[in-house]
Amino acid sequence: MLSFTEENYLKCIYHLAEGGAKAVLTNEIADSMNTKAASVTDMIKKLSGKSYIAYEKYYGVKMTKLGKAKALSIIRKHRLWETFLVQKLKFSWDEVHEIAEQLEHIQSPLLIEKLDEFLNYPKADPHGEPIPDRHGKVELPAQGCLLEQPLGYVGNVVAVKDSDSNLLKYLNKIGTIPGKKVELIGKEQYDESLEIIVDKKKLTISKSVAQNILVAV
Amino acid sequence: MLSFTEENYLKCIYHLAEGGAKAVLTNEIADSMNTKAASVTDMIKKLSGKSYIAYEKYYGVKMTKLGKAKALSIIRKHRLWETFLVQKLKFSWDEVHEIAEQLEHIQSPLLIEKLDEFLNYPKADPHGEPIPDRHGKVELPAQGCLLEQPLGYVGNVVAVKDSDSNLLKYLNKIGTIPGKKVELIGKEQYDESLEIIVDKKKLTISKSVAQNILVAV
DNA sequence: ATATTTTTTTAGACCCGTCTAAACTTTTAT
DNA sequence: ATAAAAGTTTAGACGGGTCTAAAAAAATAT
Ligand SMILES: [Mn+2]
Ligand SMILES: [Mn+2]
Ligand SMILES: [Mn+2]
Ligand SMILES: [Mn+2]
Repeated sequence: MLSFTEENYLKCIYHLAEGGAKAVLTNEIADSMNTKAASVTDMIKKLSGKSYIAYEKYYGVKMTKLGKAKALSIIRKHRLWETFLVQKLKFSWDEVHEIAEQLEHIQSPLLIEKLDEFLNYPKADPHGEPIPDRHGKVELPAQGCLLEQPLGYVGNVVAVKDSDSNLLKYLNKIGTIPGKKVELIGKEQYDESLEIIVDKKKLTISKSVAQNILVAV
Repeated sequence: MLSFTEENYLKCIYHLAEGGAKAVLTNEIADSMNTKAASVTDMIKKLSGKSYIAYEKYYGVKMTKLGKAKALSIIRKHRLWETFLVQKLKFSWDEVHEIAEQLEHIQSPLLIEKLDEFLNYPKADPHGEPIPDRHGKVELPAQGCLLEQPLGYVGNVVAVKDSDSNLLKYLNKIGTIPGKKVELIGKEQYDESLEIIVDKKKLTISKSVAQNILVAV
């Protein structure tokens, strides 16, 4: 059985590898986990010893089939718990990520199946991220970062990055939440800020905000 | 913030001290935690260093006010989660203890308040054990172990010990669950087994079962 | 009162996850 | 092609929690 720490590394690597496909470098992991490269190297050895990742010295790691499955099961738990917290316990969407970071490590397959049933098999979490099914299958809709869309783009918000509570509060305030239609009417090249229309209101958002909004393409 | 291990020790000591009152010896803790006396001594030093217990070398430990409050908050979480699992997720009462052992360590005061509200402020968990309120206040009804009741005793089951899943399955089968009336009609002195009436049916239960049934007195 | 048994504590070791500092490899710049 | 810079790994240390074996204290028996 994996420790909390091992599970967190695995999830982190999965995300950095964008679904477990591409290789991930030591320093990327270190940055993302707020730790030091030396610690990452140690953990990498452990996880590759357990066959969750394939490790090539100096060239980073790739996830194995086993590693991807494990990461997806943790992500499934995380997103189901977030959904529970918002739908059943009436948390707001900016309060749930930290709690789900803890709950995702609870070990009980039956618990997750029952929770899934209780929530009526939701397809996405409160931030629009897809919830993998019990077999680890996850269908991600054709989506792209709002920042990278061309001038004139019109489409719906699919999901938002959920790890920054203040960002979520802000997105809620300006109305760019999953399901909402956005229109991209201006791109300022100087600071990469965007001018958009949401709810028939024109507003400007900074690059760092636009990076965290995923839209249908 | 306490580690899982520290929290588990604290809860264990609280239970052994029967509500934090009496002193608890090193070996009692070691037995109860399935660990060695030497490990217990180490942990005792740590917890007393943090003022959760008062430690007198060779004479055991007593809980401080702080320690009792902390233990009660963990017990509150444990019992609320058990209630959630049975009432909302439809677990049977013999499946929830192990999962609650994990969930009790989740850190989020708001989560527990919202869970409490969601469950409509339950007074007791699925095994009949009282749930401390948010201030750590717990009203334990006048109760005693069925084994120690006199011949002819008649009264209701208040609670049962929940840590053995097989015991719970058995108690469920014979019908001695919280709320049920039991009548004590025979005490066999040889093996301390009891003859009781439940649901108008006469049956014999062993000492080890009778020890785990708490009745109103 | 002394010896024996039981309980508790200490000493020293191990694994986990982390860190800093130093060594090493790869990449980039000249 | 060589030097400098950047990235990665290794070496050694530390705190947390556990263990075994040995020492010390308390309880019990004679
Ligand atoms: Mn999240
Ligand atoms: Mn986590
Ligand atoms: Mn329990
Ligand atoms: Mn526990």
